This record gives sequence, C-alpha cells and structure tokens, in this order.
Amino acid sequence: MNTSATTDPPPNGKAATLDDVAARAGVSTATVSRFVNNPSVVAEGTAARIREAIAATGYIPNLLAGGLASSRSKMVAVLIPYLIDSIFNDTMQAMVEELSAAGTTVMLGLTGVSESRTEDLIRAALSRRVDAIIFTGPMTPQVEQMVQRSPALFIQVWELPDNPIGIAVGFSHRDAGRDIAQFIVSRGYRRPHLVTAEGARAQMRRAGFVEQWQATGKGALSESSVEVPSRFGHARRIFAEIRRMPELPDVVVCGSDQLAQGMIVEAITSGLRVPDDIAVIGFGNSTIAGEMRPTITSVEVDGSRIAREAIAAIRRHSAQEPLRDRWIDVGCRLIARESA
Amino acid sequence: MNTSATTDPPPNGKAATLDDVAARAGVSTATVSRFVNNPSVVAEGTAARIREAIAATGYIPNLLAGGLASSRSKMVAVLIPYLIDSIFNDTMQAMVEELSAAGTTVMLGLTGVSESRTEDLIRAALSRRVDAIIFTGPMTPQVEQMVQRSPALFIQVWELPDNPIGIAVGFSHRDAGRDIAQFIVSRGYRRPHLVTAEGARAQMRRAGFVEQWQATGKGALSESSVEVPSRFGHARRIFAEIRRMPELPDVVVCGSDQLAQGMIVEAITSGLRVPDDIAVIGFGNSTIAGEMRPTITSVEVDGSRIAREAIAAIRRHSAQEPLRDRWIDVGCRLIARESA
DNA sequence: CTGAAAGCGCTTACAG
DNA sequence: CTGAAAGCGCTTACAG
Repeated sequence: MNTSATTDPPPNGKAATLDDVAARAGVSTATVSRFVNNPSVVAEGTAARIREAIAATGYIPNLLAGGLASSRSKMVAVLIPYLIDSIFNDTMQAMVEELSAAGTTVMLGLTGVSESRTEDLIRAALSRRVDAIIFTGPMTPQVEQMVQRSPALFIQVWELPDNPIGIAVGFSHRDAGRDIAQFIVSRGYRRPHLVTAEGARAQMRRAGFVEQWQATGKGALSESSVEVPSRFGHARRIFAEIRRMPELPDVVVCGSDQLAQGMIVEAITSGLRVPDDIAVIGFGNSTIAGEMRPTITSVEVDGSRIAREAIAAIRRHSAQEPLRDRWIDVGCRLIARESA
Repeated sequence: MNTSATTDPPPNGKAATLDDVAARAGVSTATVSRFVNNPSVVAEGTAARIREAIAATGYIPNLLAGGLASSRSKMVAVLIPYLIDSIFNDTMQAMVEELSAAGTTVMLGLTGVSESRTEDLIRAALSRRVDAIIFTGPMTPQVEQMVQRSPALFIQVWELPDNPIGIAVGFSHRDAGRDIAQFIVSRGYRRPHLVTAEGARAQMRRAGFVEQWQATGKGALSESSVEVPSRFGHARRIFAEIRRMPELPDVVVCGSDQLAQGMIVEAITSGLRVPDDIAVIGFGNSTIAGEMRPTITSVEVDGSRIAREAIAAIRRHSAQEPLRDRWIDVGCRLIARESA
C-alpha cells in the first residue's frame, strides 16, 4: 500500500510522462506502455513496480500522443440535432453511458437542422481521428464524400437507409407507421389526425401510415405538419387547428411523446376527455409516456439495444474484423396504454 | 476555381498529411501549418497555392498531432449528470453550440450521481489534455486533487461555491430560494409545500427558502423530498402525499419545471384547478414552462450567459491571460406566469 | 517477458 | 514572410 500518490509532487512543474514512470520503475517506456494498455502481458513483479510508479507520479496517460502513435483515438463522435426534447435522448443516454463505460471518449456534436453545421462537425470529428461517427442526421453529398475516404466507421442510427455508407442500426419507419395505422384500425378509430414533422424519418412513418390506412382504414384522414423536432409546444397550434375542423378527429397520431403530452394537456384543458373524446398516440416511448396521465400509447424503440449494437460494431471495426451486417434492424413495437 | 477536390484520390491509401500539402504547394510544412492556423501571416500568393493543395488532397488536419505539438487540444469536457430531463439541458445546449461554433471540440461525460464515474470521466478528460472542464457535479477530494495539478481550467457552472478550484459561473441558490419564498409571501400564500431534491444545490435553495419563509411567511410549511433529478414522474407520488395531508397546501414549490408540469397534470387530473385550488412553481425556466397550460411560474437562469462567460474564461485561460474573477454571478430571476 | 529505436503528424522557437 | 529541425509523448514491429 503506497500512499505517496497524494503527497508526491510531480517531478517538475509539468505532468508526469511515460518516461517519468519508466525511470522510477526501472523499466523501459515500452514496458510501461504495455502495462497501461494490456496489463496481463507484463510480469507481476514488474507490474507492481510500475503500479507504484504510476501512483507516485500521478501519471495520467496522454491520449493525444497515444492516439497519434497508434492511430486509434478511442474516441467516438455522436452527432444529434438537439440536446433538448430530442426523441433520441434515451438512445443517446444509453449510447454515451456505454461508450464511456467501455473507455471510449464521446465527442458530442449538435447539428440542429443545418447542413453546414453538420459538415463542420463531421470535419471536426475526422480531425480528431475518431474511430467512429454515430449519426442521426440526413446525409448530404458533402458528408458522404468526407466520410467515405476516412477510416472511421460511419454508423447511422434510428433508421435503415437503402444504402448506408458504413452501417445502420435502426428500424423501418415505414413499418412503424404501418403498425400505428393497424393499431388504430384494430381499435375502431375512424377519424385519425396525423401530425408529421418535416424530417425524413417522420415522412417515412407518414408514408407507412397513410399506405396502411388507405388499405384497411375506414374514414377520413386529416393531417398537420410541424417543424422538427416534434415538441410539446407545438401542441397548442395543432390543437387549435383540430378544433376548427367541422368534426373532431377521434385519435391524434403524434411524432413524439412530448407532442402527445402537449396534445393531452390541450385536450384536457379544453374540457375533453382522453381517450374518450379524443385519443392520442405518441412515438419513441420516452420515460414520460408511462408517467403521463393518462399514460401514453407509444412506439417503443430499444435505445439500449441500438447503443449496444453500435458499440459492438465499433469494437469489431477497431479490431479489423469484417463487419457482419450493413443493416441491424432492432425493430420497434407499439405499446398500448391509456391514451388510445 | 479548382474542382479537383472531389475527383483527386488521396495520394496513396491513407489520409493526406501536412507533408502532402506542402509538397504539392511547393512550400515547407511550417508554412502550411501557419496557413491553417493563422492564414493572415502567409503571403497571398503562397496562400493561394496552399489552398489549392488542401482542396486537391482533401487534407483534414490531424488534431491529435496538432494538440500534442502545441499542448493545446482545443477540446473542452462538459460533464453533466444526465442527458434526459436535466435542468441543465438548456444551458448545455447553448454551451455546446457556442463551443462548437468557436471551433472547440466538446467531450461529453454523463456522471449520473456516481462519484467513481465522475472521477473516471475527469481522468478521461485529463487524458485528452482538454483545455477546460465544465462541471456541474459535486466536488470530491479525488476530483479536486486530479484537477488541481492539471493545467486545464476547471469551471463549475450553475453554482457559486465558496472556494472554487478554478472559476465558477452561476448564481446563488440560497438567494433563489429566498426569492421564491418572497414571491410566495407577496402573493399571500400561506401553506406552501416544498419539494426538494437530494442534490447540494437543491438543498441550498431549500435553506434559502426556509430561512425567508420563517422570517416573513405566515403559516405552516410542509415538505417532501425526491431523488435527483426532479422529474415529471416524481409528481404522482408527491401529489399522493399532498392529498393525504389534513389540509391541502395552497402552493407547491418544485425543483424543476418538469416536476412542476407533473404536479399540474396530477392536480388537473384529480379535478383541482391550478392556480386557484393549488398553485405550482417550477425552477429553471425550461422551454415548456412558457408552453404548459397553465404556463408555469419559474425561475429563469440565463443559460446562454453562463455559456458565454465560461467560453470567454476559457479563451482568456488559453491565451495565458490572468483570470479576472473566480466567481461570475449571472443571477437568476423569478418569472411570474399563470401557475402561481 | 522486455528493450532500443523508429515513427505517428503536427507546432514553434530560431534564423534568415 | 519562410524554412530547417527539434520535439511533443506515446506505440509497436523487431530482436532478444
């Protein structure tokens, strides 16, 4: 037990390096490096001396140097549109936690809906020589080109594009839309109102919904659109639109649980009962879906699974193993609760 | 105008380096480096040739190497407890956006409430030789020690501790608590119910509230406590507690707008009117505060200002300028809306 | 299991 | 305004 870690000042003014540790432990820097990265390959006696030296010097490896030398940065970029109210938040929470637990540094980029910002962030990620880029945004030719010539693994999550550059971990938004329509039909709703955000994924869900509704539904479909992301605050305007309709819809299909929550608040405030007078369906199964009153019928996406699959793929890619699949379909499932 | 950027393959299989650019432009690597980091110091003719070479080779600087050589990583760590429902989200959104816009890479760490995880993340940040660490968690001796011997600027945000290690950008939670009590008194409420989360900052607000209430309030104060973070989902239990009380409180003071939102939903669902039967106050002035029905009386914290001050401090620190203040008080202000 | 040494791709005094 | 060269702190074949 050596307690000098807290008392020994660094040898000089600056941070301890591998050299300092090696000198103190009486071994070469190569051996210290091996110990730090893969302790099992050094003899136990040597390891003990190195451990002591690391503690005594307060050595913290310089991953800038390490990454440069090994050309493996152990860093992954995570690019999402917003931090606030994003439908990806649960997935990203799991993603960031698991990456950190695996010793990977997470670079966060907020793309908003700006293509130029997205490109800047991709460029920044490539500048850091990230091992992978986890991406939720829409592809542009610029992004595609930058990413293609880089060795970083490009992972599109929350969707399954036809031709992913790297790999995709997600689900079919078209199928999700169909599932919702099917559910609505099975419950006997006849006047659905569909609220769709402008993004590509939301449009895919809309397409699936409309397709299925036209095939099996009975009654008229009305629609509204909102900016991305589908937020709580959009509900006020949408609800006003609905109230102006000659006949009230019997179910409102929302692009997020936050928007669904807003619709419920608007409905209740104006004296309607949910789901009796008007039913509401959300999307994403965020935590509040199960906590709202009434609880919100929503579509669950297994964010942890997406995170795990993405991380497994990164691990394989880093180990030079071939990627097994270009598409990893994690599916999604509708959870019927009180609101519809 | 040179369009070869999109057509020229990289010279060999790997990414272009400064050497490639320098060779193509017929200058030294030093000059290219200067051009990349400070274009104005190179002659215009030279600059033009370098620009062409960069475009042609698709050169993307390696910031691992750059950071190692300059010992300025242009990276900042942002450590927050959660991505979901966090009261910091608006501040952090602004922070990340402004950092990115300034060309700084953001390393994101999710500390949860775990001290060991916090320490791992601090260590990871120091391993990357970040220029600064933006921190919202509680200090531990371990964290303090690691951070103290590092050249990174340590910035505690959303609070003003007595003795910050680096600097603090925040506000007095005690004063915030006092302000809320004062508001309540001024509105004539007499039976406040205070819901406090376990975290240190929430406890400070509680202390300020209780102090002020005892000095100027009239009537009995009741209390509940919740886990951090103060979430929407906590409302159900708290409301049940309140209903069991012999006399209903006339105002519920919540630790976040999300919790306040939950309280409103619970109240309305059980047939109470807000604020007539029971008033509700939030904290943080998140976007939903102004969007909820009724809109939520809350305490505004200027997240953008916190972000800007933090970034200005980082800039000064990186430029070796002396820090001006150890505490930057951005204050906070109560915004009266419909809910109380 | 361990060491000597080259090399990763930049930056930056220093000199001109 | 520009170049030659040392150095940042690691990793990793290669050899033993």
